[in-house]
Amino acid sequence: MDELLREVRGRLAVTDQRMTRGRRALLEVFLRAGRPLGVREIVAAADGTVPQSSLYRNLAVLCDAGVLRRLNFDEGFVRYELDHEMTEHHHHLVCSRCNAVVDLDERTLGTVEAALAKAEAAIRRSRGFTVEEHQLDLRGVCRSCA
Amino acid sequence: MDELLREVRGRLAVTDQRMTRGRRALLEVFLRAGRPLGVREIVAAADGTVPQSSLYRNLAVLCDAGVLRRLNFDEGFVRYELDHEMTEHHHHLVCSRCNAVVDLDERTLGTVEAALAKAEAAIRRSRGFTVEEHQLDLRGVCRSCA
DNA sequence: ATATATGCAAAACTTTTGCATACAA
DNA sequence: TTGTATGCAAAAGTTTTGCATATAT
Repeated sequence: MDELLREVRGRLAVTDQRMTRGRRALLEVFLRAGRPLGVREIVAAADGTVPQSSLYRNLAVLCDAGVLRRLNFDEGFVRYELDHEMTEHHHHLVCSRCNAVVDLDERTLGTVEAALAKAEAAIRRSRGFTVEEHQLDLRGVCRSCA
Repeated sequence: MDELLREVRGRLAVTDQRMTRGRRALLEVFLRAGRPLGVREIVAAADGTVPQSSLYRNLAVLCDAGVLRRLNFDEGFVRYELDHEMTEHHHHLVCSRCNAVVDLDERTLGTVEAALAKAEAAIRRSRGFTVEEHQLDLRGVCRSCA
């Protein structure tokens, strides 16, 4: 936790932003949750002690700083998850029934990532479009809902 | 256009829904546009003659009928595009600067799709999760914005 | 004839913004 | 001390809903 705080403080400093109570609280919520959270869940986890305006502002700040990552599963709201160094690039498996979100690791999607890298290179060559990021989400029915 | 209308009428009939003026108008807008549209664009294209309530209801109906496909590029609103038989499964290339959306065809992402199919099979075997659909979007900077 | 679709208005929900005050550096 | 963050309230934007009327089958 402490080294995470130092790391985040450093990233914030890059753009002259500060480590504050509200942001520390946010980090704790995400560390405890260990999964992508929507604003309502965050408010609930913080016992409603955080006003939404600061919440949204801090989510944006922490995303810009590369501390959080913004996720959109087309649920009508946006989710966020921790994106610090220990969290590698990965994709999600979303159950359409219970909305559970599971991370997929490199082992599972390694071949897909490799194919994507090649395709992205081809896209740059053929269309002059530089791909900077990709989002891949798999939806379906999980074991317990089936 | 006519055979499309018959096709859509058929799909609607499956769930006891009707082909109406409003839905026909929607189809025409999408046919003319040939690209994913947000609600605001649809309203504009229809000269503001369509109330939003019917619009949203019809978008939902046409999605359920498999006539439209719902897309979310995390722009704060949702887009829709035609999904009739002539429109095969594909993915999107979105420019982060000008928000232009380009379709990617099977030729470009064929290898990726193949790898994905294998990964989805593996996911079913290993976790009992049945993948029903996937969404893959590539974001970056297009040639004219670069 | 009858169930479904439409149109209008109002509401629900997520997210953004203005501004005075509190706080981190 | 100085600029940034916070908290409150209000606004903005998208999407949903209720209900009476019109329409497709």
